[in-house]
Amino acid sequence: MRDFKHSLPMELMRAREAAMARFRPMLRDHGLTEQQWRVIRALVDAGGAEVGELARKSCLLAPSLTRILQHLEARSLIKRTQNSTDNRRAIISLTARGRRLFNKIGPRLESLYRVIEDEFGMERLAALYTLLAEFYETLQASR
Amino acid sequence: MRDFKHSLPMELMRAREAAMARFRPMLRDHGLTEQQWRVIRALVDAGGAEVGELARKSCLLAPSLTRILQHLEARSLIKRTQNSTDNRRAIISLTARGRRLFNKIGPRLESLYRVIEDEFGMERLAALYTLLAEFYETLQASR
DNA sequence: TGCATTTGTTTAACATGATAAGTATTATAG
DNA sequence: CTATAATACTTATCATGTTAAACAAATGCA
Repeated sequence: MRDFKHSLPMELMRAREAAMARFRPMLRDHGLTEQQWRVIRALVDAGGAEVGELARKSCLLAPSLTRILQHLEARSLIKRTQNSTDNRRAIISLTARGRRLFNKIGPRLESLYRVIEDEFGMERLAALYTLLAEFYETLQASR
Repeated sequence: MRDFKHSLPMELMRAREAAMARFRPMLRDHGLTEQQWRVIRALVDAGGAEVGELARKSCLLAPSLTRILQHLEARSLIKRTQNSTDNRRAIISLTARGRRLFNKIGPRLESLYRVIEDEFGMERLAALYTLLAEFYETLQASR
């Protein structure tokens, strides 16, 4: 049998964890989890989105996102705007406070990211991105 | 700012999820979570290990592993053997039942893995492994 | 020997992951 | 129209992720 150490999901997880270990402390300093940050960042990127769309963009399952939005709403970082034509859908967007938080944290995380770029090298990082995207597409295509 | 879609942790997560989506249903059919399976597999690989060692091998945090071991022990899939020289340490190992479960599931997961190898190609998969290992080492080395 | 420190593991508390089931709203067939 | 199905979320439940704290056993040292 194939060596246990060469389990692809585990290798992906270890690599991810190595990267997140760099980012998580700063997020924590601002009272945010990694997933909450993903939602905030997706909202900046999209400038307002429905829950389902937001779930896809931030790679979260709907039940997780529901809870996260409740937390973020309680902290007044996001707001909901009801869609008049379809009452099931609500548009989620950042509040001014949410945007300020993003503006404060975003650049710091970017600089941490650049450290990784420097250490690992842009070329190899680009190669890794490409392989990951291809891997994802390959596995999605054949379902 | 860098495009949100090019977040490395997210790409690693998406790739991992795409792979796990292939494996998880079969594990679930046997009442195992992905993490429980990692523990079982690590035990087969090591043939008995202390809790801390097992946590490293299976890429689990100690508190998670504690709970998982409680579950697996309740199902009689693992057993604990007390170390006589150090009462803090206990050796975890599979029971006969645990090994039988591994023997039943292991080959099926291997065949699912070979499908991925065929779809994505051995060469690219090897390249991905290499990059992931290098990425992990790079980030660990500079801490 | 006696005691502070370190080590290995477990608990606790809160947040998320994963699956199934529930709810409300909208779309659609007849 | 209206019963039915589909859609968009939300709840519920159990398991794990993450951090901090507790705990017991072993170690180091005065």
